[in-house]
Amino acid sequence: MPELPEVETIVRGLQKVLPGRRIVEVRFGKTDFIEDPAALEKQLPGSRIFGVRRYGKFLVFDLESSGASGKPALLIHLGMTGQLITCPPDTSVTPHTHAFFALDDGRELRYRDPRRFGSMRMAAQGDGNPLGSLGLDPLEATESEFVAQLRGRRARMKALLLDQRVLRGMGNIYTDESLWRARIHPKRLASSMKEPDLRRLYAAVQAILKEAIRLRGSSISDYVDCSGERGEFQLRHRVYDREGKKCVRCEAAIRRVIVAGRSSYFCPHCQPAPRARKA
DNA sequence: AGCTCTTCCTGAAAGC
DNA sequence: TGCTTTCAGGAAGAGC
Repeated sequence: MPELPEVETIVRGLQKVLPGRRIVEVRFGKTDFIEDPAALEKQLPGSRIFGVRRYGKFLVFDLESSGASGKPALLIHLGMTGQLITCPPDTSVTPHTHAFFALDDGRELRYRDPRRFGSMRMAAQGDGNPLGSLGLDPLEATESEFVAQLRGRRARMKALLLDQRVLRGMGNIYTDESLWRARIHPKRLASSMKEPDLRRLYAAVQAILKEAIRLRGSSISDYVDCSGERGEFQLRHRVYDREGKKCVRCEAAIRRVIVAGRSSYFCPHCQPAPRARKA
């Protein structure tokens, strides 16, 4: 599933080929994941892509429109199974490919998403920051910003790390891997965390995300980068999807519990459970 | 404030 | 073997 490192990998790949390209045509298959398909069909053809950015788990395509509509942007969220691929236009179309953007260099940018949990929409000029409700970028945040964001919160650590309004870009895999590295139980309340605990978590999050980006993300099922290549960070997972296997630090069996509605993998020895909460 | 439950969707895996 | 059921999960919304 695409989280921060996977989206970052895709963005870096697209930055090599998209800036300066003009979109000449758009075609859609199913459109139920697109907020306003007509708006895309109206605004995208003729516009030039001058930048591709990551904002949390969103891809932001900054556009220069030929018309007077200013500087719109195309926002894409990959959800669970979204893929963005560039390819020659005669490349065979794999099932569940639902958006085609023909480019002025003869290539095509395609969006594929079997489960269609992703989303796509235009952000018009004057929207302010359409993604303004999202929290800190975990890689850009300083240690003190990170600590201040989490300190004193009553929620469980797992829920906070997954909450895009707190930190933008963390998903289930990197949350579990970071908590394991920092030796923090997913059900631990943030308010029980001492400053050194939070600083240790900050270091763990940074280390995990940076290594995952270096290895071009985790390919569990569908994830591939914009050239169709799989990532390699799944080979470094220490807890995620390793229920019953041995912790590489202490050999205790990795366990799985549901926290914040998500499968959460942890080492019961390295990540001691907090005391049971009062009823 | 923060928790749980539900919805969206498909394919893989488990169940019978 | 083959059909049916269950489940996973990012995000948003409802209800508590």
